[in-house]
Amino acid sequence: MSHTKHPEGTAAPSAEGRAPAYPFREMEQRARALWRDERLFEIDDPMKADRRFYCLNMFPYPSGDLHVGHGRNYILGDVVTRLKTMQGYHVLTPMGWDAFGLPAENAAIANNIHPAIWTRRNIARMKEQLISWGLAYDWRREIASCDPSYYRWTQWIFLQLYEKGLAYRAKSAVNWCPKDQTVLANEQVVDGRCDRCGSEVTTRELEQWFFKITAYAEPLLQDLETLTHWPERVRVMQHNWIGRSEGASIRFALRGAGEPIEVFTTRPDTLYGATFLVLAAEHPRVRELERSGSLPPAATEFVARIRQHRIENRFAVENEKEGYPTGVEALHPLTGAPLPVWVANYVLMEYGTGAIMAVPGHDQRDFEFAKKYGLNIVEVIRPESGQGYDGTAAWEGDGRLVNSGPVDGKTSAEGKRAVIADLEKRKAGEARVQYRLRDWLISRQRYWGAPIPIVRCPSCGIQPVPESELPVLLPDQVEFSPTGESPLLTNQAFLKATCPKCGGPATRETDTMDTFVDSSWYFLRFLNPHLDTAPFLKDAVDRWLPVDQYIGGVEHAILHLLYSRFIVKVLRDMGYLSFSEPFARLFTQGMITKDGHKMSKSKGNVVAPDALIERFGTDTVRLYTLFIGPPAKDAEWNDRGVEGAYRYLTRYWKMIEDFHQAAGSRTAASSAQPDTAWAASGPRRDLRRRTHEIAARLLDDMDRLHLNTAVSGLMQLVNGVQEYQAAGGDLKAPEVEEAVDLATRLLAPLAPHTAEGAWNKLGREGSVFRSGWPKVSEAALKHDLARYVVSVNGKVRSNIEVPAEAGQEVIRERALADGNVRKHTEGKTIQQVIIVPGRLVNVVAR
RNA sequence: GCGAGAGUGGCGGAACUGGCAGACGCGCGGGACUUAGGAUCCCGUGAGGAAACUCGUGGGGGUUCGACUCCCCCCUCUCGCACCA
Repeated sequence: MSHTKHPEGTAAPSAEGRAPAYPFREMEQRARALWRDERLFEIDDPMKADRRFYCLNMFPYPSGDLHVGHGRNYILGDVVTRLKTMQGYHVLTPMGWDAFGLPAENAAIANNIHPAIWTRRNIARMKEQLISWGLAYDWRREIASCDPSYYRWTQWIFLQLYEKGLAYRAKSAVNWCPKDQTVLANEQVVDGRCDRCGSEVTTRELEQWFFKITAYAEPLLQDLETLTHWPERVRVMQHNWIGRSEGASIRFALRGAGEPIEVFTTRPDTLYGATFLVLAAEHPRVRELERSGSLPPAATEFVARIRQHRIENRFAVENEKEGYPTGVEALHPLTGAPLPVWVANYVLMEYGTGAIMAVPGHDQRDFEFAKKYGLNIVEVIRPESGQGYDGTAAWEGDGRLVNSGPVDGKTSAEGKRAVIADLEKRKAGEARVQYRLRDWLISRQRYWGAPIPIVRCPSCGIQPVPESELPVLLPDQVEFSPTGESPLLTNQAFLKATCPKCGGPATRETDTMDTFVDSSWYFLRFLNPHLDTAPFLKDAVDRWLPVDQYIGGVEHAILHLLYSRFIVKVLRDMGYLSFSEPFARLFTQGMITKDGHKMSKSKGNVVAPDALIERFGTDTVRLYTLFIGPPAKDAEWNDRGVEGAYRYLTRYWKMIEDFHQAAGSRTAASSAQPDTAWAASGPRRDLRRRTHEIAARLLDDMDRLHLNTAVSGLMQLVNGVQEYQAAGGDLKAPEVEEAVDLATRLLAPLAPHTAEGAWNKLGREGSVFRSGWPKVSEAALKHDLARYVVSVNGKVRSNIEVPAEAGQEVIRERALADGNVRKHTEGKTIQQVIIVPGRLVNVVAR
């Protein structure tokens, strides 16, 4: 935070030397000791607890210091945990560490410190910070993905997928980060750059391990529909990422010899308009032609140039369409017409088959290409009304088929079916669904990750390590400097293995797993985190999962959440668990910005929580963090705002002390007041109504996680008592006790230490978190008089009060009799009087 | 280009299914208490106007007794995907 200068250069008076305006330090210590002794947030036997609630924050990567933006994430989860606890649930609230990953290894290279030590140090530091936020975690369940007792089971999961053919090794063009010297998953490439270091991503042809997530494309897409408590945004992102398109696979025979060329199209209805084919530069057929020397020189030069360009920058976008004829001719599967085959830069090898049929009349890209190279353009779709293809642009919409022989006159939809049927009859194609989703590349040529449990035997080939030999331990001693090959290659003892099949000498796989594998199953581990016979117990996970509330950043909207969904479905299909989705409710909180930017060390705008907590107390920082704005939205941090939260807690505490002084301690719950104790009218009655009105809104806000308005409601509760007191109200009144009681219990999830301290001060037994969740009294909300806003022609002119049970006729008369209303209706005819019960009267006068 | 979200005082933001726009807080102005105030408390605070009142939720239309809220068009910003056939 910023420090303002003082004339004498002394420290801010409230920082040191002066006692805090309310005793937050003692309360923090006392409350934490109480929660620990009472084991308030621990689950002993997961198989026994009833009324279960699994509240989970995404486990963090231990990168070092946390800032207030991270805090928002955990505080939110903590509020849910404490709220649910007060509502009588047994809440599973674990925390762990996503502890493998590149930064640890980079630190090792830069500072000559072992990744394990660096990681352990950061975990200790971050745990300290989490504790300083007063977060209620069951630390007995703490896990770290870099522990052998954990990654043993990550390796086990790999073996399960391997056995089912869902983990495979393949040579393919992969994303390569030249700086980190490792491959990247498609998901880790952002705008053609490495999402960790920002280097331009290049291409390499390498043998890599993949998980066959594409085998689950359809269920992953379908089940998005069931995730009704996920943010729409995240569901849409996953939907687009999976990218399902329906269309047809069509095979074009070649004139002369050679296998047919297969294309994918979403518009089989335009097949009669296909006038040429286009191949990607990397298409195998292009290579064959190149090798046999039959590719024309211009095309050969072009293909080499494009390939080189894409190796240097895999995600380079060639803006200008460019292509050359390959000299090959294909035959239209329905008409037999000859179609030239081109190679061009606008067709991607990664999608579909790497080949397209070009329909320049109805695809703008094909149109531009055809125009440039003088290729044939045929109109085959004409919209029902108006102009379709006009020679200046492709008509990409639907319509009626024309110039399409036997299918002329059909609609696009009918045409699709008819063309596909015709293709099937001729065995030249069929309906097909294509996904954008690629298989998940999980191997990394890096040290700090779970070793892939595989050995290579000269005689038996690739062999999985038997389950009984897990974990394959990560050796301590390796050479870290990046070479493009795994550092594990530098440890001979690790490399040497025995073939599990023939017992002969073999070598170990030296790649490690993507850390997203570690995090794709950790939520299953928390039920029995120390189990050493299995990764988890089916009974326990079936009982507690899906996670009731999952909380984290939207940056994981695709990667982590998609992978976790995939792994759960795989494990379900293998019978290891019985649910289909890991996370029932997802909450993605917004970022906290400073000076309009995301907090980062490089920008120097990081707000550290430690000094603020030291100066104002944990609860002040928690309250301000919640008050800053709607939790789902980004918000700008303002140090002055923290002081506002502090002032509120100070006023709250003063209220507690004033009440305590006036009324003394009572162990009985205030709600146990007999009905006759409540004042029937006057300031006490008003206070009680106001208290319950605010509380009713607050309860609703809390349920919906509208925590910024919940904080404002808490402030209003205190304001209510304060105003009552200022007006000379009696502090010993039961209405005050009730207000104080509600203000404390409703405060508890948000500012737990202060509420716990107040609970104690008021002389109540045990923890406030065992006091139950308040309810609003309907009787307290009742009004004797109903206030109506009276407007004339929609403009507010007056207020009237009528007996609550007054009928419409009475309200109408009273409204029309009002002086100001008469003034505005004078000389006009009353056309209509609209009465909204309990709210307003609108007089329509013309 | 496609998709999603957003636009309200000086600032962060309220206003659940259309019904008193600006809750709550920050900041600011004034006052009290003070050797002092950057502590605390009180009053005020959308704009214009002496007032009555008028105008105000990105812009323009519309529906309605009544629109921040619903419909149509447009502008701006943020995020995601992007030559995906």
